[in-house]
Amino acid sequence: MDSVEVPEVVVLRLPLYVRALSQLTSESIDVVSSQQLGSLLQMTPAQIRKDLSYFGRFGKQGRGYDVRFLLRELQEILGLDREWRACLVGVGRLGRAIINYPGFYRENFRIVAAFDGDLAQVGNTIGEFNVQPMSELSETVTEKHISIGIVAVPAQQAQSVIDVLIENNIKGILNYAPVAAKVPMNIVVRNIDPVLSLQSMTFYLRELE
Amino acid sequence: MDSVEVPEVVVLRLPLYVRALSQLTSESIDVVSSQQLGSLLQMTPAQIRKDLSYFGRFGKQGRGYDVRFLLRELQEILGLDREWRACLVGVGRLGRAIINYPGFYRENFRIVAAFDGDLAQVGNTIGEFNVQPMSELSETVTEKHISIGIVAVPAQQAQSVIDVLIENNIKGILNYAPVAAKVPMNIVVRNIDPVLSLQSMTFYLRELE
DNA sequence: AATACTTTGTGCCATTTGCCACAAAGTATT
DNA sequence: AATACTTTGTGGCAAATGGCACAAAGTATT
Repeated sequence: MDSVEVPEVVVLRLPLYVRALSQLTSESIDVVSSQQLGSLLQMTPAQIRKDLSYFGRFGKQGRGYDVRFLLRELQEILGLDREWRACLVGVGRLGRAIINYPGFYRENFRIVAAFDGDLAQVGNTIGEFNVQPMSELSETVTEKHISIGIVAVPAQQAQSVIDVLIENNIKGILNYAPVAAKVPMNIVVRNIDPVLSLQSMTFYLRELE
Repeated sequence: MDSVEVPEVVVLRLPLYVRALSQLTSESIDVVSSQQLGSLLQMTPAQIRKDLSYFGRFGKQGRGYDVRFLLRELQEILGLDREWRACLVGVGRLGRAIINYPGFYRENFRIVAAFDGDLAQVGNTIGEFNVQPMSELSETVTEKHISIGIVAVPAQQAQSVIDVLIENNIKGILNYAPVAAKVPMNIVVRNIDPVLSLQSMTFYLRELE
């Protein structure tokens, strides 16, 4: 089970395991079974074992998984054993909140540049950044080795911003704009959209009132 | 095809249709085919038709769907033809950003109260809210007819906040804390976690460098 | 050292999900 | 009114996903 393509659902779950294992590490727990991990993450032990089996054999029968070892392995698999640099596009209210959010930094994601298409924003200082015009994106992405673009512009401008990012060799996009981005197959997009989440939630709440 | 349980994946996609249809409405487009909708949303026409078929027959052969009609139908199905009231728990940096985010209001989700477990925050004014202590949650939830809780507290406190919300009759939770919430089956949870999104993205970026 | 547990990794099946393809029913064109 | 399109709704298959259950391999107990 090695040359088989890893299903995307599995990849989406790996970060959950990483997080749970980090948690366990900080609680000085050395060994964990798929059973325990499952009850922590609210999933079946079998699923955890199956997921892990796509990447190797990390456990010990009768014992479970060495927490630190498995954590490091998963971090390496996901590419989390290094720093990732991102640029932010759009420094409105949302963009500013993103810049100030400490969660990215804590997990080794660094926002190292901020852009805005609105020239009125350009030159402003936000946190420790000088807001740059989109025209400088190309140069800055190369110079600062940026591989991820965070899009926090209004819906209307999102697609064109995404196009520019892709033209400039950005391979991953974290999209906060409420649009279905059109991108080539080799580009990875993740959408963050709390409104969509609420709108599907209400389907279930509706029946309860 | 009526008494069949609607798959959750389908429910998760309905808001996408709602959004696309709103978009079309604002462009004064009256009729749309599953083909067109599909190319807008990057999905197959067959999937859209199948999804809609769980709820009824909304289209016209040879023509497509009446945009306004389908929009209204879907909004009703999702319970979006009314206002939903939510409370925020946690008024740190993230919580403040959430309060100031205009996207909820625009889609008829109203944050009508803000709580914090930290008494140093209680009494502060944020936007138009007085930050209330958790002890007032019960009363306020009833008085203001709140059915959704938005959790924006640190990971450590998230589960206990969620427990309190559920005790007080909250049925839906929008969870920004990086934890797998443990909730009874009848509670709907939606997680917002940009870090997880990035951590699964890097799996694919890793191979490109 | 023998017996009783525990837990992994995985073969295999059940369930879920996605979508092809086509009849039916409409519209447009001649 | 006849012919050529267009598009829906859905039966049914194909692919993806989830998880049971068991052999194998370890640990703990007697």
